[in-house]
Amino acid sequence: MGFSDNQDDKQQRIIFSALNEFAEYGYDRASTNRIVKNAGVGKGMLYYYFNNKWELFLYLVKESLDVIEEEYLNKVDLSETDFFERMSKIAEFKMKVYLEHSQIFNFMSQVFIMEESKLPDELRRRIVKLREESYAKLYSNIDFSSFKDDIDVDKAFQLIQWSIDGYQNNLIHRHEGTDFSNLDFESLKEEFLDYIEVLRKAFYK
Amino acid sequence: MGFSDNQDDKQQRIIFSALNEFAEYGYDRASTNRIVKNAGVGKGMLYYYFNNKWELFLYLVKESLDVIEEEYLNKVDLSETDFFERMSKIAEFKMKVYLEHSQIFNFMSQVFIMEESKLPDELRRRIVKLREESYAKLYSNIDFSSFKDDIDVDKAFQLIQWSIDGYQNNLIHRHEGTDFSNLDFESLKEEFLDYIEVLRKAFYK
DNA sequence: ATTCTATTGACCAGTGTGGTCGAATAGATT
DNA sequence: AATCTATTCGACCACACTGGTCAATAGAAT
Repeated sequence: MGFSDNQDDKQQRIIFSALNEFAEYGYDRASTNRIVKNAGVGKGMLYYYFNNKWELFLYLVKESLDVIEEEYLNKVDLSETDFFERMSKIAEFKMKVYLEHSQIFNFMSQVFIMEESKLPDELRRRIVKLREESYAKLYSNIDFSSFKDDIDVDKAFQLIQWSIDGYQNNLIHRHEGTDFSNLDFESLKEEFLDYIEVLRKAFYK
Repeated sequence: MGFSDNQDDKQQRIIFSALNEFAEYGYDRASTNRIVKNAGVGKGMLYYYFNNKWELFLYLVKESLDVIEEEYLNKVDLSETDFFERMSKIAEFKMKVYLEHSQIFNFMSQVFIMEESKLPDELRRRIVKLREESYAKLYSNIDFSSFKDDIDVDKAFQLIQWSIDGYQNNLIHRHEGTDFSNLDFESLKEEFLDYIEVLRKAFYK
Protein backbone atom coordinates (compact mmCIF):
# COMPACT_ATOMS: atom_id res chain seq x y z
CA MET A 1 0.00 0.00 0.00
CA GLY A 2 1.35 3.42 -0.96
CA PHE A 3 1.28 6.85 0.61
CA SER A 4 -1.83 8.12 -1.02
CA ASP A 5 -4.39 5.42 -0.24
CA ASN A 6 -6.88 6.73 2.24
CA GLN A 7 -5.97 10.14 3.58
CA ASP A 8 -8.16 9.85 6.68
CA ASP A 9 -6.92 6.43 7.56
CA LYS A 10 -5.06 6.58 10.87
CA GLN A 11 -2.07 4.88 9.33
CA GLN A 12 -1.81 7.75 6.87
CA ARG A 13 -1.98 10.26 9.70
CA ILE A 14 0.88 8.48 11.43
CA ILE A 15 2.91 8.38 8.22
CA PHE A 16 2.38 12.07 7.55
CA SER A 17 3.26 13.00 11.10
CA ALA A 18 6.30 10.74 11.12
CA LEU A 19 7.65 12.21 7.87
CA ASN A 20 7.54 15.67 9.40
CA GLU A 21 9.02 14.51 12.69
CA PHE A 22 11.96 12.71 11.07
CA ALA A 23 12.46 15.61 8.68
CA GLU A 24 12.75 18.07 11.53
CA TYR A 25 14.68 16.03 14.09
CA GLY A 26 16.50 13.26 12.23
CA TYR A 27 16.12 9.63 13.20
CA ASP A 28 17.69 9.55 16.64
CA ARG A 29 16.14 12.70 18.02
CA ALA A 30 12.70 12.04 16.55
CA SER A 31 10.15 11.12 19.21
CA THR A 32 7.50 8.45 18.73
CA ASN A 33 5.43 10.18 21.38
CA ARG A 34 5.37 13.41 19.40
CA ILE A 35 4.56 11.48 16.24
CA VAL A 36 1.40 9.95 17.70
CA LYS A 37 0.44 13.17 19.44
CA ASN A 38 0.67 15.18 16.21
CA ALA A 39 -1.13 12.41 14.36
CA GLY A 40 -3.90 12.55 16.95
CA VAL A 41 -3.89 8.82 17.65
CA GLY A 42 -3.01 6.65 20.60
CA LYS A 43 0.50 5.40 21.11
CA GLY A 44 -0.53 1.83 20.43
CA MET A 45 -1.49 2.54 16.83
CA LEU A 46 2.10 3.21 15.83
CA TYR A 47 3.18 -0.18 17.15
CA TYR A 48 0.11 -1.80 15.72
CA TYR A 49 1.03 -0.81 12.18
CA PHE A 50 4.83 -0.87 12.56
CA ASN A 51 6.98 -3.15 14.67
CA ASN A 52 9.20 -0.37 15.94
CA LYS A 53 10.64 3.07 15.25
CA TRP A 54 13.32 1.76 12.89
CA GLU A 55 10.92 -0.22 10.72
CA LEU A 56 8.64 2.79 10.51
CA PHE A 57 11.61 4.81 9.32
CA LEU A 58 12.62 2.23 6.73
CA TYR A 59 9.07 2.06 5.44
CA LEU A 60 9.06 5.83 4.98
CA VAL A 61 12.35 5.79 3.08
CA LYS A 62 11.10 3.05 0.81
CA GLU A 63 7.81 4.72 0.01
CA SER A 64 9.45 8.11 -0.44
CA LEU A 65 11.88 6.66 -2.95
CA ASP A 66 8.91 5.16 -4.80
CA VAL A 67 7.19 8.51 -5.02
CA ILE A 68 10.30 10.39 -6.12
CA GLU A 69 11.18 7.81 -8.75
CA GLU A 70 7.67 7.65 -10.15
CA GLU A 71 6.65 11.26 -10.00
CA TYR A 72 9.91 13.02 -10.65
CA LEU A 73 12.74 10.99 -12.14
CA ASN A 74 10.74 9.04 -14.69
CA LYS A 75 9.00 12.12 -15.98
CA VAL A 76 11.99 14.22 -17.02
CA ASP A 77 12.49 13.80 -20.74
CA LEU A 78 15.95 13.94 -22.26
CA SER A 79 14.90 14.97 -25.74
CA GLU A 80 15.10 18.65 -24.89
CA THR A 81 18.69 19.62 -25.70
CA ASP A 82 18.56 23.30 -24.87
CA PHE A 83 20.11 23.78 -21.46
CA PHE A 84 17.77 26.42 -20.16
CA GLU A 85 14.68 24.70 -21.49
CA ARG A 86 15.74 21.53 -19.72
CA MET A 87 16.40 23.46 -16.53
CA SER A 88 13.03 25.15 -16.68
CA LYS A 89 11.18 21.91 -17.14
CA ILE A 90 13.06 20.19 -14.35
CA ALA A 91 12.56 23.08 -11.99
CA GLU A 92 8.87 23.18 -12.80
CA PHE A 93 8.54 19.47 -12.07
CA LYS A 94 10.50 19.75 -8.88
CA MET A 95 8.30 22.59 -7.72
CA LYS A 96 5.11 20.73 -8.54
CA VAL A 97 6.24 17.64 -6.66
CA TYR A 98 7.37 19.82 -3.80
CA LEU A 99 3.99 21.49 -3.54
CA GLU A 100 2.26 18.12 -3.41
CA HIS A 101 4.78 16.29 -1.25
CA SER A 102 6.86 18.82 0.64
CA GLN A 103 7.08 16.45 3.63
CA ILE A 104 8.74 13.84 1.45
CA PHE A 105 11.28 16.32 0.13
CA ASN A 106 12.19 17.52 3.60
CA PHE A 107 12.27 13.99 4.93
CA MET A 108 14.54 12.75 2.18
CA SER A 109 16.98 15.64 2.54
CA GLN A 110 17.40 14.51 6.14
CA VAL A 111 17.97 10.95 4.93
CA PHE A 112 20.59 12.16 2.46
CA ILE A 113 22.43 13.95 5.24
CA MET A 114 22.30 11.16 7.82
CA GLU A 115 24.69 8.25 7.92
CA GLU A 116 23.49 6.14 5.06
CA SER A 117 25.69 3.34 6.32
CA LYS A 118 22.96 2.25 8.70
CA LEU A 119 20.45 1.74 5.91
CA PRO A 120 20.02 -1.74 4.43
CA ASP A 121 21.88 -2.40 1.19
CA GLU A 122 18.85 -2.27 -1.05
CA LEU A 123 17.89 1.23 0.05
CA ARG A 124 21.48 2.42 -0.12
CA ARG A 125 21.68 1.22 -3.69
CA ARG A 126 18.43 2.96 -4.62
CA ILE A 127 19.67 6.22 -3.14
CA VAL A 128 22.97 6.05 -5.02
CA LYS A 129 21.11 5.32 -8.22
CA LEU A 130 18.77 8.22 -7.56
CA ARG A 131 21.72 10.57 -7.09
CA GLU A 132 23.40 9.42 -10.27
CA GLU A 133 20.26 9.57 -12.36
CA SER A 134 19.27 13.00 -11.06
CA TYR A 135 22.67 14.27 -12.06
CA ALA A 136 22.47 12.62 -15.48
CA LYS A 137 19.02 14.06 -16.12
CA LEU A 138 20.46 17.49 -15.52
CA TYR A 139 23.34 17.34 -17.92
CA SER A 140 23.21 14.48 -20.40
CA ASN A 141 22.47 15.17 -24.03
CA ILE A 142 22.72 18.93 -23.68
CA ASP A 143 23.68 21.09 -26.63
CA PHE A 144 26.64 23.19 -25.55
CA SER A 145 27.11 25.09 -28.78
CA SER A 146 24.97 28.07 -27.88
CA PHE A 147 27.12 29.06 -24.92
CA LYS A 148 29.49 31.94 -25.28
CA ASP A 149 32.83 30.79 -26.63
CA ASP A 150 35.05 32.71 -24.22
CA ILE A 151 33.72 31.29 -20.96
CA ASP A 152 34.47 28.08 -19.09
CA VAL A 153 31.37 25.97 -19.75
CA ASP A 154 31.79 23.73 -16.71
CA LYS A 155 32.06 26.68 -14.37
CA ALA A 156 29.13 28.35 -16.08
CA PHE A 157 27.06 25.20 -15.52
CA GLN A 158 27.92 25.20 -11.86
CA LEU A 159 27.12 28.87 -11.45
CA ILE A 160 23.77 28.50 -13.16
CA GLN A 161 22.98 25.49 -11.03
CA TRP A 162 23.77 27.39 -7.85
CA SER A 163 21.64 30.29 -9.06
CA ILE A 164 18.63 28.09 -9.65
CA ASP A 165 19.07 26.32 -6.32
CA GLY A 166 19.29 29.71 -4.68
CA TYR A 167 16.10 30.84 -6.35
CA GLN A 168 14.25 27.71 -5.29
CA ASN A 169 15.42 27.92 -1.69
CA ASN A 170 14.42 31.54 -1.66
CA LEU A 171 11.00 30.63 -3.01
CA ILE A 172 10.47 27.98 -0.36
CA HIS A 173 11.71 30.31 2.33
CA ARG A 174 9.45 33.14 1.18
CA HIS A 175 6.37 30.95 1.28
CA GLU A 176 7.07 28.84 4.32
CA GLY A 177 4.09 28.61 6.57
CA THR A 178 1.82 29.55 3.68
CA ASP A 179 -0.91 27.21 2.56
CA PHE A 180 0.28 25.79 -0.73
CA SER A 181 -3.20 25.03 -2.02
CA ASN A 182 -4.10 28.63 -2.76
CA LEU A 183 -0.78 29.61 -4.27
CA ASP A 184 -0.62 31.33 -7.63
CA PHE A 185 1.45 28.75 -9.41
CA GLU A 186 1.35 30.46 -12.78
CA SER A 187 2.73 33.78 -11.62
CA LEU A 188 5.50 31.99 -9.77
CA LYS A 189 6.35 30.13 -12.94
CA GLU A 190 6.46 33.41 -14.84
CA GLU A 191 8.77 34.94 -12.25
CA PHE A 192 11.04 31.94 -12.53
CA LEU A 193 11.11 32.17 -16.33
CA ASP A 194 12.12 35.81 -16.04
CA TYR A 195 15.17 34.74 -14.06
CA ILE A 196 15.93 32.04 -16.62
CA GLU A 197 15.70 34.68 -19.32
CA VAL A 198 18.30 36.79 -17.56
CA LEU A 199 20.59 33.78 -17.37
CA ARG A 200 20.06 33.00 -21.02
CA LYS A 201 20.94 36.52 -22.05
CA ALA A 202 24.01 36.40 -19.85
CA PHE A 203 25.48 33.05 -20.83
CA TYR A 204 24.34 32.50 -24.40
CA LYS A 205 25.97 34.11 -27.42
CA MET B 1 37.02 39.62 28.51
CA GLY B 2 36.73 38.51 24.89
CA PHE B 3 36.91 35.20 23.11
CA SER B 4 40.58 35.13 22.34
CA ASP B 5 42.17 35.72 25.73
CA ASN B 6 43.82 32.56 26.97
CA GLN B 7 43.10 29.60 24.71
CA ASP B 8 43.95 27.01 27.33
CA ASP B 9 41.87 28.60 30.01
CA LYS B 10 39.02 26.30 30.99
CA GLN B 11 36.50 29.05 30.41
CA GLN B 12 37.66 29.25 26.82
CA ARG B 13 37.28 25.51 26.41
CA ILE B 14 33.71 25.74 27.68
CA ILE B 15 32.97 28.64 25.35
CA PHE B 16 34.38 26.83 22.34
CA SER B 17 32.50 23.66 23.17
CA ALA B 18 29.27 25.57 23.82
CA LEU B 19 29.46 27.44 20.51
CA ASN B 20 29.66 24.13 18.68
CA GLU B 21 26.93 22.53 20.77
CA PHE B 22 24.46 25.39 20.26
CA ALA B 23 25.37 25.57 16.58
CA GLU B 24 24.58 21.91 16.07
CA TYR B 25 21.52 21.51 18.32
CA GLY B 26 20.02 24.95 18.79
CA TYR B 27 19.33 26.33 22.26
CA ASP B 28 16.65 23.99 23.57
CA ARG B 29 18.18 20.74 22.42
CA ALA B 30 21.73 21.68 23.38
CA SER B 31 22.96 19.75 26.41
CA THR B 32 25.04 21.28 29.17
CA ASN B 33 26.31 17.80 29.98
CA ARG B 34 27.68 17.36 26.46
CA ILE B 35 29.19 20.84 26.59
CA VAL B 36 31.28 20.10 29.65
CA LYS B 37 32.12 16.61 28.42
CA ASN B 38 33.43 17.92 25.09
CA ALA B 39 35.22 20.72 26.89
CA GLY B 40 36.90 18.15 29.11
CA VAL B 41 35.94 19.86 32.36
CA GLY B 42 33.70 19.04 35.27
CA LYS B 43 30.08 20.03 35.31
CA GLY B 44 30.65 22.53 38.07
CA MET B 45 32.90 24.71 35.93
CA LEU B 46 30.07 25.73 33.64
CA TYR B 47 28.01 26.95 36.58
CA TYR B 48 31.04 28.50 38.18
CA TYR B 49 31.61 30.80 35.20
CA PHE B 50 27.98 31.23 34.10
CA ASN B 51 24.83 31.37 36.19
CA ASN B 52 22.84 29.08 33.91
CA LYS B 53 22.39 27.79 30.38
CA TRP B 54 20.54 30.87 29.18
CA GLU B 55 23.15 33.34 30.43
CA LEU B 56 25.86 31.27 28.82
CA PHE B 57 23.94 31.49 25.57
CA LEU B 58 23.45 35.24 25.83
CA TYR B 59 27.13 35.71 26.56
CA LEU B 60 27.99 33.78 23.40
CA VAL B 61 25.65 35.85 21.26
CA LYS B 62 27.06 39.07 22.62
CA GLU B 63 30.69 38.09 22.10
CA SER B 64 29.96 36.67 18.64
CA LEU B 65 28.37 39.92 17.57
CA ASP B 66 31.45 41.76 18.83
CA VAL B 67 33.73 39.57 16.73
CA ILE B 68 31.63 39.84 13.58
CA GLU B 69 31.26 43.57 13.88
CA GLU B 70 34.93 44.14 14.51
CA GLU B 71 36.48 41.66 12.17
CA TYR B 72 34.04 41.67 9.29
CA LEU B 73 31.60 44.54 9.06
CA ASN B 74 33.98 47.34 9.93
CA LYS B 75 36.59 46.17 7.47
CA VAL B 76 34.62 46.21 4.22
CA ASP B 77 35.37 49.38 2.37
CA LEU B 78 32.78 51.05 0.21
CA SER B 79 35.14 52.91 -2.08
CA GLU B 80 35.30 50.04 -4.56
CA THR B 81 32.48 50.70 -7.00
CA ASP B 82 32.94 47.77 -9.35
CA PHE B 83 30.39 45.13 -8.41
CA PHE B 84 32.58 42.08 -8.94
CA GLU B 85 35.58 43.65 -7.25
CA ARG B 86 33.44 44.42 -4.23
CA MET B 87 32.06 40.88 -4.24
CA SER B 88 35.51 39.38 -4.44
CA LYS B 89 36.80 41.41 -1.54
CA ILE B 90 33.79 40.64 0.62
CA ALA B 91 33.93 36.96 -0.16
CA GLU B 92 37.62 36.88 0.64
CA PHE B 93 37.00 38.55 3.98
CA LYS B 94 34.13 36.29 4.78
CA MET B 95 36.26 33.28 4.00
CA LYS B 96 39.14 34.48 6.12
CA VAL B 97 36.88 35.13 9.10
CA TYR B 98 35.24 31.76 8.55
CA LEU B 99 38.56 29.97 8.60
CA GLU B 100 39.49 31.63 11.88
CA HIS B 101 36.08 31.54 13.56
CA SER B 102 33.97 28.86 11.87
CA GLN B 103 32.29 28.04 15.20
CA ILE B 104 31.04 31.60 15.49
CA PHE B 105 29.64 31.56 11.97
CA ASN B 106 27.81 28.31 12.53
CA PHE B 107 26.60 29.43 15.93
CA MET B 108 25.26 32.70 14.62
CA SER B 109 23.44 31.10 11.70
CA GLN B 110 21.57 29.08 14.31
CA VAL B 111 20.80 32.26 16.22
CA PHE B 112 19.50 33.90 13.05
CA ILE B 113 17.17 30.96 12.46
CA MET B 114 15.85 30.64 16.02
CA GLU B 115 13.10 32.76 17.44
CA GLU B 116 14.81 36.03 18.01
CA SER B 117 11.85 37.15 20.05
CA LYS B 118 13.30 35.50 23.13
CA LEU B 119 16.48 37.52 22.95
CA PRO B 120 16.73 40.72 25.01
CA ASP B 121 16.04 43.95 23.15
CA GLU B 122 19.62 45.09 22.96
CA LEU B 123 20.78 41.95 21.17
CA ARG B 124 17.78 41.98 18.86
CA ARG B 125 18.64 45.50 17.84
CA ARG B 126 22.25 44.61 17.19
CA ILE B 127 21.21 41.70 14.99
CA VAL B 128 18.81 43.80 12.95
CA LYS B 129 21.51 46.41 12.50
CA LEU B 130 23.97 43.73 11.45
CA ARG B 131 21.53 42.45 8.82
CA GLU B 132 20.89 45.90 7.44
CA GLU B 133 24.53 46.89 7.33
CA SER B 134 25.62 43.61 5.72
CA TYR B 135 23.08 44.21 3.00
CA ALA B 136 24.17 47.80 2.53
CA LYS B 137 27.83 46.83 2.32
CA LEU B 138 26.91 44.51 -0.53
CA TYR B 139 25.08 46.94 -2.72
CA SER B 140 25.54 50.58 -1.80
CA ASN B 141 27.63 52.83 -4.00
CA ILE B 142 27.95 50.28 -6.81
CA ASP B 143 28.45 51.38 -10.38
CA PHE B 144 25.72 49.76 -12.47
CA SER B 145 26.76 51.16 -15.82
CA SER B 146 28.95 48.26 -16.87
CA PHE B 147 26.10 45.74 -16.80
CA LYS B 148 24.54 44.67 -20.06
CA ASP B 149 21.73 46.98 -21.04
CA ASP B 150 19.17 44.34 -22.00
CA ILE B 151 19.02 42.48 -18.70
CA ASP B 152 17.11 43.16 -15.49
CA VAL B 153 19.82 44.41 -13.14
CA ASP B 154 18.01 43.54 -9.93
CA LYS B 155 17.45 39.97 -11.03
CA ALA B 156 21.04 39.74 -12.22
CA PHE B 157 22.19 40.89 -8.77
CA GLN B 158 20.12 38.23 -7.11
CA LEU B 159 21.37 35.52 -9.42
CA ILE B 160 24.98 36.48 -8.89
CA GLN B 161 24.42 36.57 -5.14
CA TRP B 162 22.92 33.09 -5.18
CA SER B 163 25.82 31.86 -7.33
CA ILE B 164 28.41 33.14 -4.90
CA ASP B 165 26.53 31.74 -1.91
CA GLY B 166 26.35 28.42 -3.72
CA TYR B 167 30.06 28.47 -4.36
CA GLN B 168 30.85 29.25 -0.74
CA ASN B 169 28.55 26.57 0.61
CA ASN B 170 30.10 24.14 -1.81
CA LEU B 171 33.55 25.15 -0.63
CA ILE B 172 32.66 24.65 3.01
CA HIS B 173 30.99 21.36 2.23
CA ARG B 174 33.97 20.11 0.24
CA HIS B 175 36.39 20.84 3.05
CA GLU B 176 34.30 19.96 6.06
CA GLY B 177 36.23 17.84 8.50
CA THR B 178 39.49 19.08 7.01
CA ASP B 179 41.99 20.92 9.15
CA PHE B 180 41.80 24.53 8.06
CA SER B 181 45.31 25.39 9.19
CA ASN B 182 47.03 23.59 6.32
CA LEU B 183 44.66 24.73 3.59
CA ASP B 184 45.99 26.28 0.42
CA PHE B 185 44.25 29.60 0.74
CA GLU B 186 45.84 31.11 -2.36
CA SER B 187 44.74 28.41 -4.77
CA LEU B 188 41.21 28.58 -3.38
CA LYS B 189 41.22 32.30 -3.94
CA GLU B 190 42.35 31.74 -7.51
CA GLU B 191 39.60 29.22 -8.12
CA PHE B 192 37.08 31.68 -6.75
CA LEU B 193 38.37 34.47 -8.99
CA ASP B 194 37.98 32.16 -11.99
CA TYR B 195 34.30 31.85 -11.17
CA ILE B 196 34.01 35.60 -10.73
CA GLU B 197 35.65 36.02 -14.13
CA VAL B 198 32.99 33.80 -15.72
CA LEU B 199 30.29 35.91 -14.10
CA ARG B 200 31.91 39.12 -15.28
CA LYS B 201 32.07 37.87 -18.85
CA ALA B 202 28.46 36.80 -18.64
CA PHE B 203 26.87 39.85 -17.12
CA TYR B 204 29.07 42.74 -18.21
CA LYS B 205 28.90 44.34 -21.63
C1' DA C 1 -21.60 -16.35 20.99
C1' DT C 2 -17.30 -16.12 19.41
C1' DT C 3 -13.65 -14.46 16.96
C1' DC C 4 -11.11 -10.79 14.76
C1' DT C 5 -9.54 -6.09 13.98
C1' DA C 6 -8.80 -1.58 15.54
C1' DT C 7 -7.90 1.44 19.22
C1' DT C 8 -6.56 3.45 23.52
C1' DG C 9 -3.48 5.30 27.22
C1' DA C 10 -1.56 3.95 31.65
C1' DC C 11 2.57 1.95 32.54
C1' DC C 12 7.59 0.28 32.41
C1' DA C 13 12.58 0.59 33.00
C1' DG C 14 16.01 3.33 31.31
C1' DT C 15 18.31 7.57 29.90
C1' DG C 16 19.14 12.28 29.91
C1' DT C 17 17.91 17.03 31.67
C1' DG C 18 19.49 21.66 33.98
C1' DG C 19 21.23 22.68 38.11
C1' DT C 20 23.25 22.09 43.16
C1' DC C 21 26.61 21.28 46.52
C1' DG C 22 29.99 19.41 49.64
C1' DA C 23 34.47 17.99 49.25
C1' DA C 24 39.01 18.14 47.44
C1' DT C 25 42.88 20.58 45.58
C1' DA C 26 46.26 23.95 44.61
C1' DG C 27 48.47 28.41 45.31
C1' DA C 28 49.07 32.44 47.49
C1' DT C 29 49.22 35.06 51.88
C1' DT C 30 49.87 35.48 56.46
C1' DA D 1 52.62 25.91 59.32
C1' DA D 2 48.35 27.57 59.13
C1' DT D 3 44.87 30.00 56.89
C1' DC D 4 42.43 31.66 53.16
C1' DT D 5 40.68 31.88 48.59
C1' DA D 6 39.99 30.74 43.90
C1' DT D 7 39.24 26.56 41.26
C1' DT D 8 37.71 22.17 40.11
C1' DC D 9 35.27 18.04 40.30
C1' DG D 10 31.49 14.64 39.80
C1' DA D 11 27.93 12.38 42.62
C1' DC D 12 23.48 13.62 43.22
C1' DC D 13 18.63 15.62 42.66
C1' DA D 14 13.88 15.82 40.92
C1' DC D 15 12.01 15.70 36.81
C1' DA D 16 10.93 15.08 31.86
C1' DC D 17 10.94 12.20 28.26
C1' DT D 18 12.43 7.86 25.79
C1' DG D 19 10.92 3.48 22.86
C1' DG D 20 8.06 -0.04 23.67
C1' DT D 21 4.32 -3.18 26.07
C1' DC D 22 -0.13 -4.73 27.12
C1' DA D 23 -4.66 -5.42 29.31
C1' DA D 24 -8.93 -3.52 28.27
C1' DT D 25 -12.24 -2.18 25.16
C1' DA D 26 -15.65 -1.60 21.44
C1' DG D 27 -17.52 -2.83 17.07
C1' DA D 28 -17.91 -5.72 13.10
C1' DA D 29 -17.97 -10.18 10.99
C1' DT D 30 -18.53 -14.87 11.30
